[in-house]
Amino acid sequence: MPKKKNYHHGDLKNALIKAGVEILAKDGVSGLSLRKVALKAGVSHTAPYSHFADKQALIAAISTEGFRQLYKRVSAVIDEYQTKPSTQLVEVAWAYVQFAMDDPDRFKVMFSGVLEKEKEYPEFVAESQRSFQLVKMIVEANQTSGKLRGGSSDLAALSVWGIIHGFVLLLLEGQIPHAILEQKSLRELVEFQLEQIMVK
Amino acid sequence: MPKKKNYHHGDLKNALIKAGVEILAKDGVSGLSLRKVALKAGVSHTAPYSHFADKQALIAAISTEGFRQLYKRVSAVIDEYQTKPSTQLVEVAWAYVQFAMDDPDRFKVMFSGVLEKEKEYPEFVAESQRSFQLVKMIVEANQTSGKLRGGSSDLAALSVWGIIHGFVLLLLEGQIPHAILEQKSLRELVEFQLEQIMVK
DNA sequence: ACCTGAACACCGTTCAAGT
DNA sequence: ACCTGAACACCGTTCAAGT
Repeated sequence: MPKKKNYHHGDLKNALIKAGVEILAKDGVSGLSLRKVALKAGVSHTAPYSHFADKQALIAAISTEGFRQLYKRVSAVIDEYQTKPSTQLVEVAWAYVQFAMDDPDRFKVMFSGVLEKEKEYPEFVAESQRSFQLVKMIVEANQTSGKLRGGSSDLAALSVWGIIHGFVLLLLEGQIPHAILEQKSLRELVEFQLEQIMVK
Repeated sequence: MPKKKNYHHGDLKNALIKAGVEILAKDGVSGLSLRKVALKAGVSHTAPYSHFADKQALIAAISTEGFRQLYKRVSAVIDEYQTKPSTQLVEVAWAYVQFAMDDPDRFKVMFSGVLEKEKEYPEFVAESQRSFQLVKMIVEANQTSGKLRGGSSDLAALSVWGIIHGFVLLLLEGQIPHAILEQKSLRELVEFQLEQIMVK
């Protein structure tokens, strides 16, 4: 069955998500249109409405898929460095920075309010919370080993995430002073950020 | 001179910025269109092009104006709490959180990559750096008094900013767990975030 | 159930023209 | 110098219709 004429895929839904990710990487957030996505997937510009309620729903799906990949990546890092919690923390932070830099516009979609009413997309909420749980686990391990201060692990995880996320934001927007970037490698900067919050 | 017929303002440029801020507050980032801004200012939809190269340039102007106000607000707080660097830090962080909550969509425009090539808007760059210098000053005072660890004040300021900004992002997107918000006030949460990074 | 094509309202931007 | 109105290409979304 090489050509079904026009009806196209068995799985248009995922094909649309994939097309969206590609357009995002090429044309950026402002270049992502439903019509371009449909064209890239080889269907009419109204076909996406058979699978997504609107553009926001497609964006939610792209973000959700992004969180799934981030989860996988962070999980792998955690498994790889099981011996030392503090090493896990550094490596996970580093993986996060790399994830952001691999595909800055997808990262922006996931974290910067391009998706407008995330509460209405339970899958997105579930997947992002799942990733946060991973951070929380590592933070708890570091609290136990004395490398991070005690107290609510939710809040402590928030601090750790914030310190790295803030760094990534400035990095992606090119707002880290040149002088700093010439002095230290990205990896060293990430480590410095974490040192600020870790117990000596 | 009550009515100049159609030519309207003496200062359309600022009227457009003001209209933009109002639409942003009412309709959000996705509701901000150049045509609506023009309509609100009482001019034709092409009039803005006499003052701004394109939509991005208007957004840059709105953001720049936002940074000016943030600078003013933070300056006032610094003046008010001149006695103790650690108090200054807490109060400035608190002012930042309040600034974000006063007008979430303007905050989003300022910090979340809605403005796409900020490098091309020197006024924006200058004004945002000016605000960062303020943070740096307070951080240096806290390093001197031993409340923050030593090392590059640029990087330390980045850590402090990141920890608060990350918190604000989750707050604005409603991603802070209910359980946490019921237990502690926003103010207490901000203080907790800073305690994570300050020397006991 | 899944997809198409016409249609509608709205958008950013350009351009020739008016004062 | 500042503004208008017509025009263009592009967009999200709806709907009746086709398979």
